[in-house]
Amino acid sequence: MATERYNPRNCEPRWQTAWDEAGLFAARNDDPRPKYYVLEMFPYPSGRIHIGHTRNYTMGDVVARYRRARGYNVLHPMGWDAFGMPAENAAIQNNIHPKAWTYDNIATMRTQLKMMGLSLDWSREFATCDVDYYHRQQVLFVDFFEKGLVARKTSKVNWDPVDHTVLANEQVIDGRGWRSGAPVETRELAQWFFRITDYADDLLQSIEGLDEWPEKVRLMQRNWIGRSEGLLIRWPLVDGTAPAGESELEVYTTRPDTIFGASFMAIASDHPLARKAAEGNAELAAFIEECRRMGTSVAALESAEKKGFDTGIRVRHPFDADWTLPVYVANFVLMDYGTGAIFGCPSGDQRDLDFANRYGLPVVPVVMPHDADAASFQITEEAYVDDGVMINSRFLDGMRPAEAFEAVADRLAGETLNGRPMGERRVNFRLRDWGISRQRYWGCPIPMVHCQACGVVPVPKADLPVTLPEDVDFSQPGNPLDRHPTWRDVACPTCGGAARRETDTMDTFVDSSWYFARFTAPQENDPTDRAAANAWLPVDQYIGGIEHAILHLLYSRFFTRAMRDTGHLDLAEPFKGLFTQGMVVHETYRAGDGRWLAPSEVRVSGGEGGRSAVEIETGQPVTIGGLEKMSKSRKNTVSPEEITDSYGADTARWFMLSDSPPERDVEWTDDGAAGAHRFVQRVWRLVGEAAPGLAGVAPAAAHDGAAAAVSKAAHKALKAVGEDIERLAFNRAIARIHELVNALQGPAGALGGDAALAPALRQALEMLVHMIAPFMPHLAEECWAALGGTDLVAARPWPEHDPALVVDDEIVLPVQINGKKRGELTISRAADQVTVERAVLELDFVRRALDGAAPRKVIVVPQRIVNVVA
RNA sequence: GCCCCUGUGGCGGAAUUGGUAGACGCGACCGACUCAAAAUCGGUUUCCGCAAGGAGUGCCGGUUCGAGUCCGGCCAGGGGCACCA
Repeated sequence: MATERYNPRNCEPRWQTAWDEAGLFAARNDDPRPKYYVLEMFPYPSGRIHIGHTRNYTMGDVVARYRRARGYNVLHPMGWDAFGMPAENAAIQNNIHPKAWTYDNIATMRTQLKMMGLSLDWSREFATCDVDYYHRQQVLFVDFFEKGLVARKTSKVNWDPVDHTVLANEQVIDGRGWRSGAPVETRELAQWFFRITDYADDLLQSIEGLDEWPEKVRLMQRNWIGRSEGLLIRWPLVDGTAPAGESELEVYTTRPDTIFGASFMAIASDHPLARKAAEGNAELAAFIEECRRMGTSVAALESAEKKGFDTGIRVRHPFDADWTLPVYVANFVLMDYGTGAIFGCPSGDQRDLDFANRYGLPVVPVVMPHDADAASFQITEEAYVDDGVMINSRFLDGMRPAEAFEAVADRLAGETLNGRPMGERRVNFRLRDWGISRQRYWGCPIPMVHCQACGVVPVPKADLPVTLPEDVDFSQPGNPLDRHPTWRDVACPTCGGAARRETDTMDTFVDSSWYFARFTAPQENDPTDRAAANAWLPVDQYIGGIEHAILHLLYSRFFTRAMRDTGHLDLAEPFKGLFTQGMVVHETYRAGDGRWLAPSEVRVSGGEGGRSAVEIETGQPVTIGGLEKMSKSRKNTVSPEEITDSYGADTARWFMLSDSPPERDVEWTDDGAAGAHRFVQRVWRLVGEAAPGLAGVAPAAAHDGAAAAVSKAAHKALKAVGEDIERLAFNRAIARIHELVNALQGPAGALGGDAALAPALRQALEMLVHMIAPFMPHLAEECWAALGGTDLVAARPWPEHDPALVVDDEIVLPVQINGKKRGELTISRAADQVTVERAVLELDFVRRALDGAAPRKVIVVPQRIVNVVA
């Protein structure tokens, strides 16, 4: 009997309604079962969902559905990271209000997400641009401020001198403003900072406990925090060379052992000494100006050509009053790290060596390999950075660098300059405080007031929220809040006099640093319901892109600590398990005139080395480009509708998790989607055709006879699929399910004869339905109904496997001779090492290989392999 | 420039974490069914070789009875670098 094709377009909305009506996915805070919080990084509402987004949410959904089946009270919420620059750009370009643009996008994207059949708790949804949300963020800011976790300092921004606006690093292209094309300048602005450095040591040490995070992310965070132990050295300035009032230069170094290899000092272009020196030196001032035009991005600074300028200032060597060294301003020294000044030791650092070679400075080797000859050891083009022996270093000669470090530190601690020790041991962090001020409209207003009389004061909590005005003008560049006719004017909360609101808004990273906590009680009047936050947090499984490995995750870790210290919750680490997934990529298409074309506008033909494409509308040939991350600008996006309309959500879900391991990129291909859909139909046929013969049959495992193969296949797959889902190895789980379907195909067509087959097959199919349910929930429901089920699979528990059915009595051991596989041995699983060894030596090919001689060694790895060493 | 990651058939990838390299899928080819096509089902598919056999996990070297997996050195591609989110 022919089974009708499965029609997702009819079935999927029906089951989505059934789940909704049963209220299966709304998590209750008073549920007594153990909790499980699974969260995908929430999306920025850029316009439309593309298939890349849905991969992320599908992974979370598989975990959520699996954990529900395992008896957990699952929290799986969704929201919108809704503040940010693109909304303002849309306002400028298309004359649409950022708020309207954002909420329109959210509405579109919510509809798209709902088509995917995700088991989300929509009752907890919010957007970070909702007043209700940013109101509580302002409360947190005020609490942090009162706790001393907020600082006001100056920092540098990219300044567009034509548009008179601050530019994001992304808006600086090759040193020029993206709209005006003018070379950018660096400006100092007073800004708000969160004191994340107060937690530097804790954030570093606690990485140790994040054992469910990828090792690479932990490493990146460690390096980012960048704890180092070094020495602060005060170098005396040579009288007559230094600007008035300056008598020393502070340098932080992690290599004080190389102090006798020093040949120059280098200071940042915005170092106070550089500024003073430039006052009477036009050429130096011009050089500093040039440095300022590089913008504020570290990547741009450090990859630029290394340049320096001799200030004319000289320092005296701490261990030799007759030894003077020049002080350069260098474009690669950062004011933000250490003291903004270094001493250069060319022989021990490649960058210093390149600098010395460029400016004709001495190169004295001070560390050499243990086996080198001190008299002839030289450094010319390549610095020696490894461990070794000190040379040319007076009292340090013969020591190892680590000993020399201590010796220099001890000696300089005893010398004084201007009443302070010349050397002090210091722990330094690379991590800087988090600057959160943005000179933009579409963000959370910073709830502070500037009063002439009282200074800067926070807005009282009773007066919060400070809401964004809606009547704003985007016709000119810059922050519309600055130009608003009335919004800035406010009475000082302290003295009642005329005062001005802060017009900067918060970095959008602030919004995403605590949304996971808000989800635990999104209606609460306070930022959190402390009991709910403590009960649900930490997030058990957090899933998102590797691009967030450092900033977002580090900021969230800081925020959780700051919220703990201001009484909003009682834990330090927000994310117990972290998974970083890969992107969905697609090849790109370009018409002859350079236009990018969407996959839907192109017809691709041919295979095997000769793929070609034409534009459907014009029939003109199209250039096929490389695989790239799906993006609007390249038009290489595939929308979920394109798939759900023809194949259904289950096919899209299945395909996105097949093949590629979730942490790696996956290429979206039409063939792959079609293949996934064939599997959907295959499962449907398998169940549909067997169902009539299984009506009224009670499921039962078969332990003997031919039907046992069916039970063994099912129980083995069930165990493996559960384990794979727990390890987030979705591609392997899917391969297992394929194998099971392959194994069941034959028996399903051969019902009758063996009386044990029908119960075994029924059980196997029921297990199969539960295994596919996290991946293809709609199909699972349809199959379950076909088998006579009257409840929802989404509400059913995960089946249990029988341990007796997942082990085989006989095993096949590969047999190697000298490490190369030459054959196999089939033997009882219970056989001991001696029995295995004896059986192996009896094998024909082994006897032939040994040719009568005794083996030198036989290595038996139990249940794995045998290696005969001849 | 600095930090981190990845590299396996025509393609995506698997390999119980040092133990049979290529599971599973895609594509391709052959066959069955069909008047025919689609759909479906069965088979073949790392490379060289008729075969026996040999080679093989980006490249070079090392450790080991045994290396895709560990170590050293390269090459190529990707992510991040603090105002993209």
